[in-house]
Amino acid sequence: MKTVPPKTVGRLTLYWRTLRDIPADQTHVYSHVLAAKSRLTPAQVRRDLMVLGYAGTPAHGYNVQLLRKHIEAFLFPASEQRVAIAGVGNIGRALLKFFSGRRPTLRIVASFEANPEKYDRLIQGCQCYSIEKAETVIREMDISVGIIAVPDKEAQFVADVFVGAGIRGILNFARAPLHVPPDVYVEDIDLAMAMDKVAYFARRQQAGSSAVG
Amino acid sequence: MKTVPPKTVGRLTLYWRTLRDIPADQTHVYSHVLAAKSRLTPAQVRRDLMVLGYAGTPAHGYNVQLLRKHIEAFLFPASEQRVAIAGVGNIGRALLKFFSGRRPTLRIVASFEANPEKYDRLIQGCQCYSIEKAETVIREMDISVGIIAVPDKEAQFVADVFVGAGIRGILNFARAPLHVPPDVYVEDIDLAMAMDKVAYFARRQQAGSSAVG
DNA sequence: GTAGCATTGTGAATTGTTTCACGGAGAAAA
DNA sequence: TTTTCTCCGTGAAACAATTCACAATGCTAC
Repeated sequence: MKTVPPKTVGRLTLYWRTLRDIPADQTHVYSHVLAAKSRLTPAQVRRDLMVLGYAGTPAHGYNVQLLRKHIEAFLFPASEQRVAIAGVGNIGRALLKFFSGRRPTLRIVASFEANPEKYDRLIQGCQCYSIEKAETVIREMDISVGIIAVPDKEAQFVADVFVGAGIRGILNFARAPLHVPPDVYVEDIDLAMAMDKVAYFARRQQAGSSAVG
Repeated sequence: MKTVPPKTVGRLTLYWRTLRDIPADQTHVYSHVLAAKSRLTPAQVRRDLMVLGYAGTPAHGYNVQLLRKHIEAFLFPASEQRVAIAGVGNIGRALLKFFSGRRPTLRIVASFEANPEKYDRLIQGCQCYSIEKAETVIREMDISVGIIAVPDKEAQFVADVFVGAGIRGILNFARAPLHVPPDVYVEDIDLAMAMDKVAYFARRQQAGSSAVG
């Protein structure tokens, strides 16, 4: 399977949500329906679905169950994929709560902190370790994804620890551009930047809308 | 001033952060320095800065103070710009805390809730109103930006209320594609999608990195 | 002064993404 | 059977974003 653009991967999750919410008695769905539910064009939907290797039929469109299964096989891990989060402050705790129990195959199994008052405790039902134990815990628990929700200045340090421990993907909430090897995927979520953008365009006449992950 | 791409606006905030953190004794800065701090190319930085109408000099690069002032004039509101947030649950409260006091000219001045147990109270130092009072409060307080942090199914309703009350920009944390008029700017932050993307690429060899707002 | 150097601003080229448009295919109706 | 739909898959076109490449500029050194 060749390289798939991150944007396409993101949109596949949108299609999956639509499919999940389609009533069971509705067996087929057209590209223009999927498009409308995600505010996209039918052509874009069809183009995206090409990566799955599953083809619809011209007359009925896509089989809901079959398409859903194909997206799940593509998007979701076959066996449990484990996640760790660094930083259990304001944002970190909200994320722990938000992601808990959301997907059976994707689970936050450990959190890390530099502050001794916070670690060695259970936070939102998740064991919190000292950041110094991160490498050991990550390897022992076979964690492949890391979330960074620490203060900006500590973000690069945490990223280095994560990468050193073998983590392959990072969801970064710190406002600091992370330096990682090219085979580690980083998705930045910059809340302050997002706010500045919205505030800027709210002051202009100008239109526009951006779907972001 | 003609239309500026959202991505450029986002990167200007990155440059601004770099400029803010440059020591006062350093009067000038080159595009390649700004680029390195944000993990971009010098050409991209120069291209982005073209929208400001401020030019550097070939010998010294950009004057730090001057460039910073120009970015501030472009990005930041001249007078206080007010923000409202709908939903003071898990994510909403974290956002209230995150944004409080972050920028003097951009302030969350009201929150809205559908749950009577939560409204008519002060939450994170911010008065929480019933969503039914939203239109009045938004107009009276001259609020131009709205944050949506309510359950997915209520997101469109809140968006309609916001738009009806004259809000011009929306930061949307709900996983629902909002239908708004084209002159209202929407920035979506889809945490679950971001997580799925990271998890997907963490399972592949494949590289990649995306800066997102 | 003038040669050499590093930098800027920007037209042109490139790369990446989205949309168009059409051949082909199944279904339904005549 | 044939005609007429509507829809899918995909090559090609259009569009958007990024990077290249180079003339112009001002500094420094000699």
